[in-house]
Amino acid sequence: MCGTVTAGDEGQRLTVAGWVNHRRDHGGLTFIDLRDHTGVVQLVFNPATSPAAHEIAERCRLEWVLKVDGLVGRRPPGSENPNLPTGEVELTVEGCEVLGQAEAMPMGVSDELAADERVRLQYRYLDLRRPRMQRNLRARHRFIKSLRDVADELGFIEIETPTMIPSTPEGARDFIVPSRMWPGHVWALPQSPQIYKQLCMVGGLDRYFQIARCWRDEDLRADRQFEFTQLDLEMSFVEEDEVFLVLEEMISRAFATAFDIPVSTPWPRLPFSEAMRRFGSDKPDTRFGHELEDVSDIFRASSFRVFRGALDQGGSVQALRVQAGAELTRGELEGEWLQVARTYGAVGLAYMWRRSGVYEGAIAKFLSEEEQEALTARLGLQDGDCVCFTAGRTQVAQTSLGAVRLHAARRFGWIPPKRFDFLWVTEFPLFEADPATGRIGSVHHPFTQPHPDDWDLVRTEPTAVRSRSYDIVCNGVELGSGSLRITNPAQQALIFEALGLSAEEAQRKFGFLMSAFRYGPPPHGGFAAGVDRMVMLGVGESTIREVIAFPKTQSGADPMTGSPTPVAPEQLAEVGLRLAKVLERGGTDHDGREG
RNA sequence: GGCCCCGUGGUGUAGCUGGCCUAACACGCCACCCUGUCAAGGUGGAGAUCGGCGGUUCGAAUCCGCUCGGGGUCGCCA
Repeated sequence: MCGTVTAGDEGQRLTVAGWVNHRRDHGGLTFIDLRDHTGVVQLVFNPATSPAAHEIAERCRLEWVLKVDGLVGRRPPGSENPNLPTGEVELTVEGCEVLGQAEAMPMGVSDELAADERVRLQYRYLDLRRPRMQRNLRARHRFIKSLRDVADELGFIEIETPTMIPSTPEGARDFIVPSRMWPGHVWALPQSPQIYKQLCMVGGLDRYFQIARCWRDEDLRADRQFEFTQLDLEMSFVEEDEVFLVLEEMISRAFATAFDIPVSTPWPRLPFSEAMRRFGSDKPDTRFGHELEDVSDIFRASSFRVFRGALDQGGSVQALRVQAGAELTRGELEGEWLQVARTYGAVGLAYMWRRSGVYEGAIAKFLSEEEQEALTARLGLQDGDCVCFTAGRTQVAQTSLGAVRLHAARRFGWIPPKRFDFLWVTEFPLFEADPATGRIGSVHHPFTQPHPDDWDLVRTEPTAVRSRSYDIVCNGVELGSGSLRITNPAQQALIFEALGLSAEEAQRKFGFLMSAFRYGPPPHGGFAAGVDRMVMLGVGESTIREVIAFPKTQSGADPMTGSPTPVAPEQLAEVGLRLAKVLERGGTDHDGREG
């Protein structure tokens, strides 16, 4: 291979094949850097050695595919290249064959040559030649292989579950697949193998796992594609500790094997309520401190109307010390920073600077001496600091200031490099109320066990019920979630009731699972972890598109294949469907037609 | 559905307080020169009307509106 030729091969006759990465034509002597995924090696074409090969070297262009054979030799003294692993040697070409020609490239292939992501995706097959993509996808392979190896070692077996399953209205929007044999009926692509893996437990396959492809028809993000890969697993006869142990083992070992990143275990466990209180997030970035502080008690009797008003309405006041934040300008705080807080629903972002022992800023004059002193003591504020506040409904105040905390961390460089802080976030609420309708829904899914102490609250105060669900979070990224499941029909009925599902509805939607649980279900629990996100973290990328060979754009399209494509009426007719109206989408690139 | 950023030759950028832009630079491409380079070098050349449409103006890549496309994000993602 190109990148593996070393001084040890001196005197050897070798054949290598690869792409022309670079060409330096001196008229007579011509150098070509030949590249494959292992690296590059310098080829020397000397008209005196082989006129035929040299003629090809003169003619060939970037990204042509060559096969050459020649003699490995040490480079002349002084002409070694210390920046290259193969820099001590070169291959003097004796024979050369052109295996493939390339037209002028629409984009550069080296990592240094930036290209618009749209162009990269349109020519993804060229983009994949980049060392960065090669590295990412090969690391992804090693990671998945390692997960499988460890799972196998721990007694798990990989079971394939169907990709055409019944559609359920719960959760994310389904991708649906019309059925030809059943006109007017549809299949759905799984959002996860949830139900099937639980049925595996009933089936006595006590340790199931799967590297599972999942689909969710929702808007795309940096860390979300509508087609993604999960490490999905389920275990019988376990409680939290066993599940945690297995995942810590699998993931820490796979990180070490695939990315050479040591991950110590066990991981800290942080209850949801504590995560919200300290970090203003259910996926806290714990690589740095600078935690939120609830300062409601200080302002309980304040004359500052903004704080007092929030407290009187049952909300809270949250504070964040921004160390060395005195350098922040009013424009910055009232522009960018306020925008961050507003995005998460905060009405405003209050702030003060501390300089020469006094507080400055618009709100300082509204705070009493006592309040200021209490703040100074509570937050440890010093000269040169800034302090930011949010006030209002506690959850909004926490999440918006939590977002400000992350913004501040980037602005002031609080985040230490090369750290991977894994943790469990536990005891998520079992239910949440839709703020618009007041309807109760499951936070995780309806089969999640309530915390054993909270059964009584299911009827009386459902939103206060904690669940036996848990997330893995690393560096502020949610990597996956899981729970212990309900297997007792009476308990399950109580949950459905709290969700406002009638017995008939529950039977219709989940009947087969409920039926299964009538025949000796083992207690079980499991987890699903996002493979794309884990690999993203492991290779240091900031979007999962960089670790997926052929991803979609944010608008859910593929510029390379020009898909999705308009459906042909004949295709629809075959499955018994007809369009109500052809909706055209896209401009220059889609030649869809109004119909 | 909302908010924010971006769209100039094949690629990446500059220009964008309107007229010296008949659009500049680098890489790539084409031709020629060059036997030790490695972001090789030299000489010459082709290539964009500035995403699209509309408007303001005597005049727009530069201002405004709409639209298409890319990215980030809130909602959404059991």
